[in-house]
Amino acid sequence: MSEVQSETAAGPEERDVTELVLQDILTGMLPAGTWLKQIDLERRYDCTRPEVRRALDRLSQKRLVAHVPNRGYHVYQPDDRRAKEVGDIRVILETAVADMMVANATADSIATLRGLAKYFDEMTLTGTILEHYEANLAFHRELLLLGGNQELVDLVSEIRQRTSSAPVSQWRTRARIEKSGREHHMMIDALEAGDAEELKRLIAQHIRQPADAPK
Amino acid sequence: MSEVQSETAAGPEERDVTELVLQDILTGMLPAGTWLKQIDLERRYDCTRPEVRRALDRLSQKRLVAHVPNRGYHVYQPDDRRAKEVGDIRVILETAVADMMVANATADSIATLRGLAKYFDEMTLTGTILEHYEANLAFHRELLLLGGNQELVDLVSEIRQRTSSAPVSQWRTRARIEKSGREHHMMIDALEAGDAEELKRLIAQHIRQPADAPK
DNA sequence: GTTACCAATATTGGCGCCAATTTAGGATAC
DNA sequence: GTATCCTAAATTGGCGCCAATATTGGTAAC
Repeated sequence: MSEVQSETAAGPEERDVTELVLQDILTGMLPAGTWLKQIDLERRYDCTRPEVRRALDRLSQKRLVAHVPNRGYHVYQPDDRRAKEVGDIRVILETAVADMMVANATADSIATLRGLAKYFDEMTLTGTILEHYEANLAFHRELLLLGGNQELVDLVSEIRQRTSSAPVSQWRTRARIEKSGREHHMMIDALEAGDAEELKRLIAQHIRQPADAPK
Repeated sequence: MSEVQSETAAGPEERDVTELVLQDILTGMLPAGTWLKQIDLERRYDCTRPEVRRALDRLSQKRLVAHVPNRGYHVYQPDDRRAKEVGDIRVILETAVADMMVANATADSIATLRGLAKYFDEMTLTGTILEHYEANLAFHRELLLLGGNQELVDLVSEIRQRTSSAPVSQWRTRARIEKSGREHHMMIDALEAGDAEELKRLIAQHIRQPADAPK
């Protein structure tokens, strides 16, 4: 074929189309407002029509894309109000288990967190935008895991995607990214020191970056 | 046709199959562990195969049913750990906005809540199990709405379904239901009195009924 | 009498076709 | 020259068929 194939399609094994579209939305390859024509996606990800439709249906359930009957699906336009509200929810959930995190922290878990924070910093320099996003996710998942509530970990991962429609590209400012990296280490410090209040303060500040920035 | 048709299928207008299956799971018509054969659902709800499949896919995304490849879908077995964790999350979220609820409460909103609480009590006596469930939902939605965070309202409605796999039928004990009804009114009282702390206490107690009972 | 194997049946799930609706472009009338 | 209507292309979305796989029941062998 002479037409351009997405490199994601040439992956080693067959991966779920939903994941692929999700990643491309998160990384900004499919900007907010883009109409997701089924035939385009079919070719882009080298998959069948039903697969495309299942992916679009799932993403619209997650409210990452909007569905207009007989018109099609398009990437959600970021909504300031929603972004703020989701940020608030995240602050509520993630600070709520700070005491538990301090209580459950062990030398092992702190070492793991240090590693993940370091990996995030490395990805800032050398990684792709997706790797960077996932490194960030991994750190926060591991941190939340100390809260002892598996459902909460999953829930936060879920709602985190909810306003990430345009977000990851907002990480552009290097200053902000580096600040995020430093904050990760400060959180681990607070955890190590057993200072739950400081940890809560850091988490809240980390989430509420000006203009719903990264995390 | 001589075979038995579900009365839900004979509804006034065509409703979404996903909703219908969801309701039947919530009301206990489809008990936990039941295998949801596509051909059965097709006949039960008088719909087509693709509709059934879309519904099953959506419900498995919501983790209300489990999908075993080449075996089919079955209603999730309630999990004690998950039930507890979801309960904890709900306590976190719903108590977190208690201050806002008190701050935003008006004479109008309190009157509306009284009406909904009263309606819940009526449904205890005269309504179907589904009407009762929805009356409860309506009350809590209206209450949460005072928190001023629309996303949070939707999120709670969502996770509320997450462990409701067997739950609504657990409302059997009349004593518990009546206790729930009374608690609704006590919450409104606390709201009216501007006592946020008491409201938080009531909400937490209301959610954490022994053995993850109603709400 | 019990167990293991095999065949028949039933169920899942992938895939493509076609009708319905929308959109865009062109031609005609004013 | 501009606006409106009509026709043609494109896109969505509903529906059914068929192959792949699991399950069940029967049969034969030990």
